[in-house]
Amino acid sequence: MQSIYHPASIEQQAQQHWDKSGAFAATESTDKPKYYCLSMFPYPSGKLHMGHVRNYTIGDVLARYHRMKGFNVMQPMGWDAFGLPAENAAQAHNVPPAAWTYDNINYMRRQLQSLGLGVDWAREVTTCTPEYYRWEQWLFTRLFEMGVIYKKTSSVNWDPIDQTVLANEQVIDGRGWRSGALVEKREIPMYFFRITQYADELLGDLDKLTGWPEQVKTMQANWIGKSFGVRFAFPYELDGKQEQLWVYTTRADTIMGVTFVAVAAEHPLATRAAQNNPELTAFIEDCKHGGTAEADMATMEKKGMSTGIFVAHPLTGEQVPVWVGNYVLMGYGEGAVMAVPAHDERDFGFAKKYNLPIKQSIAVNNETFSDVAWQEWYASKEGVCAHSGKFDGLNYDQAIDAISTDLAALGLGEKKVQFRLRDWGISRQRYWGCPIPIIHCKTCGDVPVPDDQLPVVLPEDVVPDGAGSPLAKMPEFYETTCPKCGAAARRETDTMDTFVESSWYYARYTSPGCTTGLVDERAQHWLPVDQYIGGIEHAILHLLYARFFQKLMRDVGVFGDATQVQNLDEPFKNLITQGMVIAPTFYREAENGKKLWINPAEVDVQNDDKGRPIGATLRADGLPVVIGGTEKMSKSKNNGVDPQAIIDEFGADTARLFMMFAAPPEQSLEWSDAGVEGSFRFLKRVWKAAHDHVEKSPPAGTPPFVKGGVTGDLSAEAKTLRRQLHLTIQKVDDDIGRRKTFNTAIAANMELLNALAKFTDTTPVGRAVAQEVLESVALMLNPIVPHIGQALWAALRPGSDMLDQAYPQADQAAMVQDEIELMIQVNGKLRGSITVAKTTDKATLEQLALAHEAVQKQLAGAQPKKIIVVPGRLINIVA
RNA sequence: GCGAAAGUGGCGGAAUUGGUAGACGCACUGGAUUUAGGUUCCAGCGCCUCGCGGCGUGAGAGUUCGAGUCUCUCCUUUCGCACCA
Repeated sequence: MQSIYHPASIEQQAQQHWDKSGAFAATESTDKPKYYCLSMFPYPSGKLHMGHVRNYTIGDVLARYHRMKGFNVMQPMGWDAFGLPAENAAQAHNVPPAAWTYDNINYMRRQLQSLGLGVDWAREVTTCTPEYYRWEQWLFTRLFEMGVIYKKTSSVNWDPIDQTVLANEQVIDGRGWRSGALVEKREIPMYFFRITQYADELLGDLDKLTGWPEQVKTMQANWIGKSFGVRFAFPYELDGKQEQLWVYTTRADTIMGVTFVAVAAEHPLATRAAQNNPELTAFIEDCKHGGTAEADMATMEKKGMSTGIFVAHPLTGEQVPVWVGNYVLMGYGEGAVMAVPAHDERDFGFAKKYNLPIKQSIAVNNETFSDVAWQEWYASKEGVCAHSGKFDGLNYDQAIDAISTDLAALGLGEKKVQFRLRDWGISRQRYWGCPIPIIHCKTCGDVPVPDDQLPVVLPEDVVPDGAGSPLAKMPEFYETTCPKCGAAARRETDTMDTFVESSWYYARYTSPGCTTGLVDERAQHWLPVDQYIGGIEHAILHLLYARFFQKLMRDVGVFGDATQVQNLDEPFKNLITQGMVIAPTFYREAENGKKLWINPAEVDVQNDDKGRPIGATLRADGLPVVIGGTEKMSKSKNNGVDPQAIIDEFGADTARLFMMFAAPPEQSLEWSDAGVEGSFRFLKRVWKAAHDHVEKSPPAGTPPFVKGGVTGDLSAEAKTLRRQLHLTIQKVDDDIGRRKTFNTAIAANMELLNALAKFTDTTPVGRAVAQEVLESVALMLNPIVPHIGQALWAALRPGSDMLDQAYPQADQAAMVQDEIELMIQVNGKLRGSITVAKTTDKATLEQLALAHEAVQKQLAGAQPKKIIVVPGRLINIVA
């Protein structure tokens, strides 16, 4: 065994060994329980970032741990390869998105492999290949025929200068990011997934996800947003015709306080009212400015204008004015809301601003509404109806019942369940995406592309110019014939939202190479995913869409018949949402006041003699730089640390160890160069401990391990070490397997190694205990640092392969102890401790505690009021 | 604005079921070895105090024999908000 830890050669050897032995090729064997471990696949942006390293290390630790626990493990990897950045890169470098993407994939695959992941690369999927998206198009046509996909118009961000649709990300402060033009909302036809049809199931099935973090389930439930309310109409007469203006509310109990109705700028009534009203036309035009993002809508200044139209209150017949409000969303509910300024804070502000009347219709404790300042109770559901005629005195539920009954009798409304969730628009006017498999025929309408014409292949040698979709300018792509009538027809040139590809890739991994369907019978072996790992930023959209797709695929029947998977409702049994990787920022201010961000790798930080940072300098010139905040690694703050540099300098094991040690998976992880060195130091110490042990093996040439394990009488020291060893095995098993707190698992191994370093028993039995400790440390750390694990095992057990080893088992007999230490408290404050036999009875414990010197001092002769004995922990004396 | 989290030494974090606050690591200090620097090893290290002791988990209240942990109010930070992935 080499005396120095050389990660480069150890890691290369280990990876070659794994490759050659095909250790991570997953087969559908049934002699072991299966474990499908899935990490969210990367977007091939160019090179690996720390978030990837963290994500895939967590996955690999769990995969390798379960392998050692006797599971048949499948861990795949692939590429979420369609997307906007490829189009931006294409424009910047004049290279087709396809070429850019494939280059990135090839580079990043090598990077991933250098991390030593136990991945079955034979299952790799790349979403931009026709082999993959063919089945997405196939599924699309089935869903289209089922009516789950439909067409309607929807609002997009339109850049009037570049003449193109912008993503929300491309709208900065209401302007296009390249042109700087004020962005407008524009209505265009799009295809939608009818996800609202599955809203109830998506909500209800959250209860089945016992292995998901509560916070994620809560966020999804709130996103779906099931509400119980009333949909009702305000009748009115316009141009001699009887019309109805429909609204939806969850506060029908306040209906008697309605003083106006607000409609969205896109509402037909607004359009109608603006016909002879230039001022209103201008206002509606003004409402079109700004992006479509909900956060923007919610934080912008609430503005409105009267339409001059009045509608009748459905219960009182009173005339109520209709206003256009820029805060009313056309896409949610009816695109119109009843306004009750007395009992809704937003309506209150609006009414005060525009001098609209405010009418109290709810009272809590008979209090009277005052319009001076907003009070919490105004919006309370705890109150009862007041100033509301026949409804006075009714509570929330009673009022809703009574009011909805009256509305129903008039034919003007009913109770209605509503969801906040909106249907999922998937049409994108972009090039680098999966073509939507629809042909537009003048006679037959929208016709799905038949199976024998799939896939609709996306041409790959195209460089987009940023002005509209290139496909719409390529007759060779869009000119086609109708599959139904054979007449000349036009192929759809929009592509799909890239969220679609990532909504079903987990299923495709089960059936690599399958050409007969989206998946084959192998899906039945592997699904559902046992453990899914990915960033918390995907807590809502991606995870909701993937859950939705599982239900769609189930209903289309892609999993075949007569299997348990046929009725599988949920794709991911257990979920870990990992936190972000953050790093310190450094900058210098340029003369124009702009901040020049400096990468942490180029900076030295100085500390005072207490360890507090007092300044930082740029290594290149030795001059000071400003220390900024600690923020998410990003290009804009130039605080990204390249994982490759860490792997090159310290090895993949150090990178993996640091990532797992610095924080538990769900928390954000702060990058620290010094911390990386600490992790490297630990691996060096493990290596040295094993080396010293093996090389001291007497006599020369005999195997270092002791056949038959630990036998015979142990010294007190050996007994203590062995006890700690087995407590550690138990703890680490629980930490990795149940709690998934890899940081504490590593800390426990560090403590164990520290104890071994102090161990002095050199007798054969003592040596056997030391061997047991070292072997166990190698096994326990192996999922986290598998390269060094492989090498350590080879040194400790010559001729044996780490790949074949099971996880160590804790020996309960080694954990028993006769004496325990109990803490002594007086009034809950720690005053001392006593060491007693484990079997000591309560009365004796109380006596011993009272006799304790510190207790005597605290009591000062007084009698204790009460003594609380917590077995095995403490004795608290209440004075 | 709405939804979800988080806040503990100089720093990252630990404390798993209401029961020893600060495990483990980093930084820092002192010492040994080596000495060109580094590496390695030993010891110390929450704050105040000479000491006894007191204080201490974002702030403020509450429940309890006992609260980092439970309840309420507030503050700050982070993530998501439907066309970034």
